[in-house]
Amino acid sequence: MATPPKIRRDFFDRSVHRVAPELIGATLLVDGVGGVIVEVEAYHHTDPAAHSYTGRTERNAVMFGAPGVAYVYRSYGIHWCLNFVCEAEGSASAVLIRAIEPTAGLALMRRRRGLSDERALCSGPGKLCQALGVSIRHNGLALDRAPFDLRARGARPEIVIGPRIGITKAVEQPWRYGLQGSRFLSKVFR
DNA sequence: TGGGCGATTCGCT
DNA sequence: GCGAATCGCCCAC
Repeated sequence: MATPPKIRRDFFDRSVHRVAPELIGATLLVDGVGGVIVEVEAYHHTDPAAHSYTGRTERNAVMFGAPGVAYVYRSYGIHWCLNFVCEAEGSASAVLIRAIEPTAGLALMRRRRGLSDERALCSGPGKLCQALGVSIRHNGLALDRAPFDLRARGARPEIVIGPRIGITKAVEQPWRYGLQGSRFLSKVFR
């Protein structure tokens, strides 16, 4: 089977709500470790739930920069979360990567996560960062070159849509996208 | 400068 | 289902 084409940087020069569903089914590797993206959430500058909503700070500065790069932040003082910056310079919108179906580097992911259950390796934003070795080191790095390897989805997948998770503002906005029927989602879509 | 809180996860009940 | 872990961010004081 041929390797799917690399996702180019201009893929991200569009509305976060167009980019997010197209990331479902794409393959994300970090230093050769990762799998198929099965769950994402969209966050736009004008969205009260977005980190960029109240303006630029040191933490979210990358969101305000060029699209096509990684925005990584620490969550609850413990976990890392990985986002892809979208739209245009200053737009400050991003897609949060929430879950991955592990396909490459399973042994290393199991070691990093300290567990063997494949379904639990990358079924959450903090989990997948631990499994893929993503940290603040990756903040601001371009997604179209090493250590990232991002490949386009194949055939258009069946996508489920629902409200986002773990937020307190704009909770009803249906900006969570998932791969229909995937066993690797962070939570079931209701 | 201090304190409340979070785009989470895990273990225990 | 619930609460602890854990700490940087951010705004009110």
